[in-house]
Amino acid sequence: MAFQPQPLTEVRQAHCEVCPIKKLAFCGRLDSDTQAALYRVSQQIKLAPHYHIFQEDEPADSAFQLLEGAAKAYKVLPDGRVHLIGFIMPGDLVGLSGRGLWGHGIYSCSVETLVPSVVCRYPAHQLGKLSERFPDLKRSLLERTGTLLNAAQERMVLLGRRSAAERVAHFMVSLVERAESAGGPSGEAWVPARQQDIADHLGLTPETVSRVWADFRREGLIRPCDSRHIVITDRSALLTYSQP
Amino acid sequence: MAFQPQPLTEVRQAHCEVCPIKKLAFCGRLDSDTQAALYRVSQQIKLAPHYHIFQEDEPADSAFQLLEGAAKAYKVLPDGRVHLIGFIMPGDLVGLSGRGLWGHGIYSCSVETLVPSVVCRYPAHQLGKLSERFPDLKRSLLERTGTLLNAAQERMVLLGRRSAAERVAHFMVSLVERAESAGGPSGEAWVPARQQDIADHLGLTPETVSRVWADFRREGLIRPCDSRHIVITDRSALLTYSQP
DNA sequence: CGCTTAATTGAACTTTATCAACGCATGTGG
DNA sequence: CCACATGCGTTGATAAAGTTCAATTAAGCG
Repeated sequence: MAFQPQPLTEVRQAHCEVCPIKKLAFCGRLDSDTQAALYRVSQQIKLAPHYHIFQEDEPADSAFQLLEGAAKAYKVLPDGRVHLIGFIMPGDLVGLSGRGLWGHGIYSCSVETLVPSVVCRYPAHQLGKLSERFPDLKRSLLERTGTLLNAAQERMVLLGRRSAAERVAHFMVSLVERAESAGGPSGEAWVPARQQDIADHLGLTPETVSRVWADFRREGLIRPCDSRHIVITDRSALLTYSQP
Repeated sequence: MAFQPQPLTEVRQAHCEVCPIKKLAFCGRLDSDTQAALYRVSQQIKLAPHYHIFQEDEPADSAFQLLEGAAKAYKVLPDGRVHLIGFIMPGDLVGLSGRGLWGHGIYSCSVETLVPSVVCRYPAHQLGKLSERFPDLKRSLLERTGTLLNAAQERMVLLGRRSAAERVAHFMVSLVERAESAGGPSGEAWVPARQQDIADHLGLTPETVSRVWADFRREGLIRPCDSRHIVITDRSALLTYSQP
């Protein structure tokens, strides 16, 4: 599918104080000892777009936290159908959900950058060792995993019981809320993906996504602008779709 | 929906040695100290069918492990549509995935027994305290949660990208495999639920489930018997449906 | 045995997928 | 700089999958 582009570059940061996602990071609330230990085993790496950070069924030797950019986590069925587990945005942690843990596992999905990105890499065995030494780290990972599980359950309802319009509305709102909580302007978001990816995320076809998108524009729920941006003009109407 | 039936009865067990799910339990591989501490804060409770163990958005004060019987975990949309997150079988642990953890959280879904059941209850704050004292316990919980997250991601693909026949086939195979790994006879399983529940689990209608079921019977993939039992006669054909 | 609930089956209808054509950018090479 | 290829989004026509509605049969349960 996507070719493997330019090599990755390590771009060691001075320290965690300058980390662009201090507030969102799983490591952001840890005491400075733990954070320092974590920093020592980590690598910061710049990645080209469409770079495969890891692939499903590969041995899981590392976890990654996205510092900048965007990525997608996905699974592929043997016949080529794709399902996108989620869009990975700054602050998200991937690579821990594999079967087996701490360096003996297998990645449960593939992750690929969508735009130029920077990740922070943590070798799994180090993460395992550190999490025995620093209980707060283990707790933080447990909380993260729990949050992910929660989100996953919400998505089951979305995919199992919601209509195309509801799915797209929900996607728009959650993308915008995510952008807002990352400090963006109110009611707006940048869409990190093609419509094919969005369709693969929502269990639809790109055509259906496009049509619903057009309907929302016609109904005045979103401002008509290019398909890589969302500007919500009537959030309550969208919420009515996405929450009912 | 379901009425709240007879009161629950505590049925304290002598000790963990006689636990019917020793092998499947999250606590089964812990050292005896940890297990003893866990046992001391636990309660074993007998529940009538259709008893609500807990409900979505309620304060999450306990986690529960199912010892005997069967239950369903589900979410309800405001307009009444239901989605079943999963069937809870002996050895499954529920109540930990709520938002917020260790007694400050909220249950993220409802859980209701389907048949007479026995659960082992762990107060959340005790579980929190113990998991700080016994690192292996926290690790075990983290592993459990990771496994659940994995399963949740598989289900997303199922719900987002698979046809009705594929979903039903997958459901049958996984139910049978679960029954087999719990020591049941090969190729057989007891279905703990009505077709409505199965439909709510697979994102279908009961009519569609019934039709696919009938097709499988006609095609000789399963033995025709009552709809509360599955007897697989051609597993490879079913796998072809459920894996392709 | 009669009552209630659940499963089955058929037929009409909806929603979404599929297929195909077109438009619009972007990028490339002559 | 322009012709042309390529990829993506949009739109329409048509088909398929699954839902909905309704009627019937079968299965628990007092």
